[in-house]
Amino acid sequence: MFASAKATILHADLDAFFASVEQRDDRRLRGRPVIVGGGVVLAASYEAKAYGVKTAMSGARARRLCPDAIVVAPRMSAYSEASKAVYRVFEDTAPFVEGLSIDEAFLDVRGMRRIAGSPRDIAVRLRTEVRRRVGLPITVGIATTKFLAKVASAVAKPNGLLLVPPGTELAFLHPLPVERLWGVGPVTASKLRDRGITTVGQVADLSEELLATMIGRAAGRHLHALAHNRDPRRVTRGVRRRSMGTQRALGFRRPNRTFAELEETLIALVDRIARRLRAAGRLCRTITLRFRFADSSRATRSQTLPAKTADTRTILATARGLLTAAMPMIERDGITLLGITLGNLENEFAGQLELQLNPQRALDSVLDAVRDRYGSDSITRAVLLGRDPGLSIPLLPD
DNA sequence: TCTGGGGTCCTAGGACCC
DNA sequence: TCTGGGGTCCTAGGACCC
Repeated sequence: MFASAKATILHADLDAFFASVEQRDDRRLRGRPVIVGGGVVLAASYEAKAYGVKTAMSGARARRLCPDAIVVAPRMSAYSEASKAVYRVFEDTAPFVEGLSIDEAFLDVRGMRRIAGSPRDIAVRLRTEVRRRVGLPITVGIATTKFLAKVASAVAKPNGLLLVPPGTELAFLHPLPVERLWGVGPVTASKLRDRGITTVGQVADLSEELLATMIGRAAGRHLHALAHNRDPRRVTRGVRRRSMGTQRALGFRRPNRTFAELEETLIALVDRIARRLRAAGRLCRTITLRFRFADSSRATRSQTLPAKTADTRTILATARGLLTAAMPMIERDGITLLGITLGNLENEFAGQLELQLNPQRALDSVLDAVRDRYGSDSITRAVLLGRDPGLSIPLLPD
């Protein structure tokens, strides 16, 4: 690491987000174990987590672990509203905000010391403001890299604040279990555990080549870098979506569906996703159907069109063809979930904006201005051209 | 005890082209 | 006719994240 590296990256993560919103809106739930979602646990309050209840656990198992838990149905629109309100606080706090999901984001506060105080000062204020303006608890991790800031917030949860001082990163990181590394799930963790590797420090002691033979080339390179806190990614605004999809669980009770029944579901899915596609001003070229079967195995069938489209009928015709071809498999194995994903997304161009600018310093502000005006998805390409820099920006329709 | 809906990225084989 | 190398695109599956 560079000696001059400063811990200016904040990772802000709402605590037990859905459950916290429920406790905020219903005072009877405060201080009580709360589970959001019936079939599976979408979120559990920290009172419920104390009993071992975890996200994605089956509802039946969660109720056995914590019989006193109050189970509430999810209210997605309330969470969406709360998320927007929190993001407004983020935007008021830092110039660079990169959303990761409905309940977490990176903020870069470099260069703000003179006007806003130290990163820790800013984080303290951020937590206070989220509590005051939205009424929710939030944890913030601060470090020199995105990855480490995320680790710091995970360690500091719930309702915490943790700064990893520059120079102490590896001492902080190496005792942690490998599962803390971004990209290590159950499968990778078990591969490593089989070789006696349980801590981040042990991963750091391995060569990248050896790691690659255990878990694959890309994953090996990725983990090797993270174990040494090498993560050069900057906090960037407006990450472009690469695919969008929707799905519907059909339940396990009646896995034998006729083509007509599935077609009905498919039409509803296609209608919904095609509307979302057009609302985003995007076009797709690849249509993928996803299936889950009675034995919980999965399959996908996809087709790439010769031309990009956002037309419902075109998407439906393609999806129907894929479904027809998959029927023998579906009839054999029994279907419990049907989904559709649109991939190879491209922008729908409405024109071209040409700008002349003074390259390095102006680039960020120009990109920001364009995003503000046309939305975060509007820029597909920004090119600096030699000695006479210009910017070529396809625009969305107004 | 089989579980939701939304995503990202990687791998590997085959087709096809030069 | 056989063998070789390199590259892109498509399809399918899988791991992982929130």
